[in-house]
Amino acid sequence: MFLEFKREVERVLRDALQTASLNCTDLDLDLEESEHADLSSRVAFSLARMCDKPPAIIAADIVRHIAIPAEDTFIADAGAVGPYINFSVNDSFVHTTLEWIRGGLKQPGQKKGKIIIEHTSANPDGPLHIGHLRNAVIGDVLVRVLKRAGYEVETHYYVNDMGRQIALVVWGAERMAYDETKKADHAVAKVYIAANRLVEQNAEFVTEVEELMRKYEAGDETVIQKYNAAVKKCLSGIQASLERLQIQHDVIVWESEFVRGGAVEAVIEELKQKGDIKRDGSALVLQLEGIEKALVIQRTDGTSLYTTRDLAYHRWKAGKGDRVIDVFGKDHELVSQQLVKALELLDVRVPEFVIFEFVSLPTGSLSTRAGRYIAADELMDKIEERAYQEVAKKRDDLDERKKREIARKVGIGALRYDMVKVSPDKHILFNFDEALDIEKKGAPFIQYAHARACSILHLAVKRGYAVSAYKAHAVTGQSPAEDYNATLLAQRSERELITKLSKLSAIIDEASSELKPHLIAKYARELAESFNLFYKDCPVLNADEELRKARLVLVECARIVLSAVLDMLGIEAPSEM
RNA sequence: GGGCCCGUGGCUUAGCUCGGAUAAAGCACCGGCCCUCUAAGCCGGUGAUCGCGGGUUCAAAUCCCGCCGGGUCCGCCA
Repeated sequence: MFLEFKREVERVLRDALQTASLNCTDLDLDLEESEHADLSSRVAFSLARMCDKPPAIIAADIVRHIAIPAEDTFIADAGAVGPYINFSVNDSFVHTTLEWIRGGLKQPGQKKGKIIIEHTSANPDGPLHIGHLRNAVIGDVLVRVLKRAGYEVETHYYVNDMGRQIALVVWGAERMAYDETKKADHAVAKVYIAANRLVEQNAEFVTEVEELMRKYEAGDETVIQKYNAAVKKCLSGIQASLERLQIQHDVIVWESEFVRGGAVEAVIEELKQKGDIKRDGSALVLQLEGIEKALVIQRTDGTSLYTTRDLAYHRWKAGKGDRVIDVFGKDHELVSQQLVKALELLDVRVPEFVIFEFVSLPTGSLSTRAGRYIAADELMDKIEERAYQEVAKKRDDLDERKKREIARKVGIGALRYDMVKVSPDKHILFNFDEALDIEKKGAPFIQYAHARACSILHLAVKRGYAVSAYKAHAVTGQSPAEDYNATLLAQRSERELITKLSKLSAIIDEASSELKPHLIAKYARELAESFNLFYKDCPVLNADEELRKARLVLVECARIVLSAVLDMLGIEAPSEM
């Protein structure tokens, strides 16, 4: 709803400039949200230069020419403060905002098309570690945000089921048994790590592994089956972890299909015709425009490479959606640029990339191969346990099952929030103690605000107050319109909460168009803060009847929006904590 | 060596795309608030040469140039 207010301010301001004979084509109105007003314009600064007059004089002049419509408006008033022109919202804005929320947060506008987004795509050589976790959470939050923004979204997990690391797992599994006491992906990692050590120490083993790779590409059925078994074993473990994190993929894409189906060969043939290809021995090297480093698209032994297979995958998926998004680690940045250039040669829609910086440990960067990582499973176990201790301390009135459930929601939520709250291009140095410190977390703060809102609504129903809207919502998911006077919501903390609520769709727009999931995390925190201020300032259940009605509507709206933002963050919203 | 990213109170960050009103939060530290709907909360306080140096501008955390520190990548791994 805030966007509607903003659009109206733009219109009114433009009209004022026109009547004041100050209008310039394409003049930026410089509208910004600030602590001083709901919306303020700095347009007087840019006009000052052109008119050679002080900005404050110009601002005052513009304000004199502002005509706020008599009805059907969201603007309460406009005034100049020095060089700034400040606008504030009116009661109609408050009422419309609340009704929009109660009506189910319908995003205006039409369907926006289909997006194919690939994220996580961890190699099936071990469990997800905290680096993959960042990828997965950033990707999953984007998926949820894009869906809210009105896109149809299809998520892909691109499985590298034929790389050298799988060959190593297969080779290792023939020499040692999987540890069946371990979760599948952890058992695979154990074999993978051990295999790496052996191969590093013995050159003979290297040729054995290479032999496996050759047989695989040649289509040796026995070898292929061994590969598949290893990959599926590992993937089952990874998927169990993802499920625990509330993350789902719509499609699992097998890299090998592009080799077997001939798509990789087709790509190579086409690049030979359209690209600047050189031979280096029997290997094929593609020189790309604007990129210093050439791209090898075929090995000396004729087998395919990851990047070529990725090209085939991207060509295939470009046809499935209107936008293609890849969530990649920073180490893939050069690859992503090469991908774009090569896809342009092939005349294929290029993907958009969300590149995130690395998560490292105090002991150095993460490496599955070296066994230097912290598994997501381990982290989840520990943080849930820590959350349980907190719940037990605070709520010994609850039964065991309930305490465990809250601990799970709080623990996993805290973990996800931590991963997404920081801008993707910030490097993260992982600290176990900090990661587990539930009291310092952002997610429980937001969940707590939601639980408080639920608590008020629950008690209201219990006391028989007229909160049919809440009851109806719980049963049918729809709120009936109800008599309440939004004008009564005039306290500062009430107004601030409502303004914050009204900005939901603006935040969704920004986060989805700029692919910045951390904006949702920030908004969620601010919203919870606004709600807490309201909670402290404004008694709901003990207020006079009319005020109570209005405040109950506000609480209900806050609950709906808090629940929506938590959902976008993939964090469950407990009704009590 | 070259490309890309990061450098904001003791710690973790937001703000930088699009320059403007006292640089915004959390944690930590100090002090206060449970006889009103859950104190996982609220209020107040201490604490910042916005890495350094130039430049552009009426105005720079934000734009430009240089430097320093950290990360990452740099043809047959993925």
